[in-house]
Amino acid sequence: MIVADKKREQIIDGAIKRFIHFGIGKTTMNDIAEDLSVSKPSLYYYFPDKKHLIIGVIERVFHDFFELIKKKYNPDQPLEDILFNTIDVRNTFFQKYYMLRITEGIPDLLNDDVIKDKLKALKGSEKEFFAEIFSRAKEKREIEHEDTAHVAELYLESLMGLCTMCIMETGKDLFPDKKAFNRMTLKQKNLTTIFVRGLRCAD
Amino acid sequence: MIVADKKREQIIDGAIKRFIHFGIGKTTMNDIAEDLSVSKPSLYYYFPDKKHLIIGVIERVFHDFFELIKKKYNPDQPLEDILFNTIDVRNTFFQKYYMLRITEGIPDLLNDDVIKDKLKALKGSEKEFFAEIFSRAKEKREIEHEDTAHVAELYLESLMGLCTMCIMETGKDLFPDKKAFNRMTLKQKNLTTIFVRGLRCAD
DNA sequence: TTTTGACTAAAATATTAAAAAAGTCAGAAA
DNA sequence: TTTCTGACTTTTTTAATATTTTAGTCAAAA
Repeated sequence: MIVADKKREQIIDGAIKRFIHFGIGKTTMNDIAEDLSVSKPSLYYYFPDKKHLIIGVIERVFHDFFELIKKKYNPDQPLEDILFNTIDVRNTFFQKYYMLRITEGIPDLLNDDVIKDKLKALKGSEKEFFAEIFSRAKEKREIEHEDTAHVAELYLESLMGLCTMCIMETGKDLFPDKKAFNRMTLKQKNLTTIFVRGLRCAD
Repeated sequence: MIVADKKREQIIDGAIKRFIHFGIGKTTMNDIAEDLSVSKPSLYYYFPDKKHLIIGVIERVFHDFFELIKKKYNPDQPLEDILFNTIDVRNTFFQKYYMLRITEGIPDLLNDDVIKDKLKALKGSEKEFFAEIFSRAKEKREIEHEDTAHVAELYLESLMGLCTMCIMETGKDLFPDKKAFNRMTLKQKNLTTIFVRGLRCAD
């Protein structure tokens, strides 16, 4: 049982390596099998199909992301510092796993209901995490705003929006270079500063 | 001279009608010519090629946009009201000309340098307009923040980011429905409220 | 229970032919 | 001289097809 899970994780490891290097679309099940020196049917013993292997990869990346983001979270810090840290973790992951770009990969991978639901759920988890950050800041009287869940969603979406704008500026499928990447991070932090300040004043 | 310009504008009118209805990609020069009951070479008398006709359309849409946005601008209003108005105008235009979607239309229309520069310049004009709004609010002591140009850029990009998030949520090429559209507008306004409040407090 | 070689079915890719659209030009109309 | 057109050429898209690649299966071995 534990051995089986271990093997499963190894396959996911191998898949991630290939995906990062060549993208999901240009990675075949054979590629992954060869990298791991096993046969293709072995892969299909652990995953019903390629889609579920991709889901496994997504789950893994997000799991690691949440792990790190929670590890770095210290409720005693000022809200702005907490959010700055989170932005850094977010963007580190974004940079590391940019090549995964679920958007492209396979023709309509993003249109698949199972994957859409998965991503939605994970995005929901992130929202919840941010809602907790804002809630605690409210308890500490750092901010004054009723609906922390709503504020968290707005904030997170604004961050993601700035990220998307950066990608579009760079040109869809090119990797944003160091400079553009840093510019984006700076914008996110500048927005954070103003945003947090805006939450401090009472309604 | 004036007559020639008039004809040019008529061609742009016709092109816009077609573009809105069928999209840029599925509109041919013949379609536009037929609509106007003229021959195709007539079009080429006023525009060197299709690209420049498209540029004419873009210039026209943005011209009308700036016209209206400036008309509605009343510096005596509170900053938040001004921004709310601008959001409404922005989104009305977005909705009206959504079908233009330069992004798709022709294979790599957005990769064309001339069009990219044009859009960049127009985006720059919008930035300047927002910078002026923030500058005047600063003069009126409504906000306290040094670099109004920088703040304007950050604000505008955040708005556009939220818009892009909405489009991606809806599913790339479907038209965002009334509900999603209103949700987006609301998010933009909520962000505006917090943003403006954040600018009020001193650094 | 886990793994594999040899297989089939489905999908992506390359090739080519046909159609449609962009763009040109000599000359007519205003 | 300026504006416009019918008839044309060239370039791009699209459609059809053959070819290759890849996903996924299965009986049997480890």
